[in-house]
Amino acid sequence: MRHPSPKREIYENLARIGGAIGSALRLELLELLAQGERSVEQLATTTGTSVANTSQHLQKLRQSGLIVGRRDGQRVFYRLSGDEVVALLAALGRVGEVHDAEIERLVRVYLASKDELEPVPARELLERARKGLVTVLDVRPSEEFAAGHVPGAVNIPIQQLEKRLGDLPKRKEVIAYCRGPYCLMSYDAVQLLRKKGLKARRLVDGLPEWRAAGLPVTQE
Amino acid sequence: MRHPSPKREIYENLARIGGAIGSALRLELLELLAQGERSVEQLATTTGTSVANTSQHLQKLRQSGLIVGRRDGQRVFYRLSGDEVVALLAALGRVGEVHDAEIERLVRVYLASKDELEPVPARELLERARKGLVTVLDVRPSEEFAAGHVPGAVNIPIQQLEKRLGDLPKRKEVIAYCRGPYCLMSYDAVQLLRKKGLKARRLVDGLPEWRAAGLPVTQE
DNA sequence: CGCATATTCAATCTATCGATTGAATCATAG
DNA sequence: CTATGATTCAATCGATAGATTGAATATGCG
Repeated sequence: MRHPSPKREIYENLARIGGAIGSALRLELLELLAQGERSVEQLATTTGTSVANTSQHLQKLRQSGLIVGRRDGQRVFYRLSGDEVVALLAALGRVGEVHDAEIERLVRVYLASKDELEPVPARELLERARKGLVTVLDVRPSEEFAAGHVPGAVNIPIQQLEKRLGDLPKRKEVIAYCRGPYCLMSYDAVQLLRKKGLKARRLVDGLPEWRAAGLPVTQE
Repeated sequence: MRHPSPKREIYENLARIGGAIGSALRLELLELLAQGERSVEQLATTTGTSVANTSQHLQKLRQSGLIVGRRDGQRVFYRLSGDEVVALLAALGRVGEVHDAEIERLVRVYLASKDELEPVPARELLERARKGLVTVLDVRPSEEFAAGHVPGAVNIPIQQLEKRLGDLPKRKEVIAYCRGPYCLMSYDAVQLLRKKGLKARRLVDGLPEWRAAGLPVTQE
């Protein structure tokens, strides 16, 4: 077309963004970046793909405006370009859970706890945490915790949880969270805590969604 | 991978949805379907592509769960599978406008009016329309109007607007809307009305976003 | 400057996507 | 039942995307 309409041109560009989130690996990269900035090598080892391949996918994400890079010495750190990206990922997840039979099945089978574990809405957590009624538990790796966490949360990475149960108050209910809706760490945490006789629930979604919702975040 | 993690599987499926919105033509189809259900041929002629090609893209959208089909006699009518899809498209647009330099430019150049024409927030429109302070003008084709519109809105398709100016009250401010944020019809309407000496503004976004926000819709 | 490390670029191969064509399916009218 | 119209399916071709490999670039250190 010689004179594409502006609408067409806009859709052409939006389609580039759509294509960027059209790859499982890139969605995984985005989930990781939603926790905070990461270097190329960190991302490569975490996702288990080659550095060159990871870099290539990061280029694609950058070209579509979803992430931005920052050079610090020898390495380049990438991060999401804004909370709108988290909102986009959340919207994508919602569509999938509601309208895609296969995703609905996977969520039901693997994350059955979604209903069973009675997830706590963000607002409720904030209120009860302020009153000191609950212990908020962040089970992500400590670097992610340091990059930002729910005010007053205790950080015990999931691998250490069993050994460090003593760090948690015995009587108070524990509300655990992790990276996001498809991150299994907080599910595991709640199951472990319940097995050990504690009262435990999950926060719906993870920290990126919390932050994107405009709720307070503490940085260390 | 022999034992893909559930997270990986979920992302694999979400990526299919991402891929589905990764094509300008499919985004255009989705925008049309956001107005109401359409047959394959209608969609093909509106977008100016062959029927077979259109059908193929519709299959892709259906396989990813974004749309559903309904057979009525010889023809199949497609529609969005839910408001979550509109929310996804809105989130996509927001990311594009904020983080994609090219889209930002296009919106600024062609839809400069975005700020200039002082778009009216949905809530404000609802309130002022109830009080009878404004005339709400729907400039979409009459079939789309019939499928659903803002309560109390007057329908004058954009092509007829100049000839039917008499149908509008002279004194009241006119607030026009159309298909959505990248639809130019309401921009044209506001410009025409202002040239004719009427007070006119645009509603932010169009009917699909209005409906997805849970605001009241009248059907004929 | 020379060397090591982190990242990107370029080239290659394979797999998948988009568009086109023509045939197949399905529902209705006669 | 046959004919017609609407939609989908199947086969094809050219273009594009993903993964791998090795080279190129950029930064920091001695």
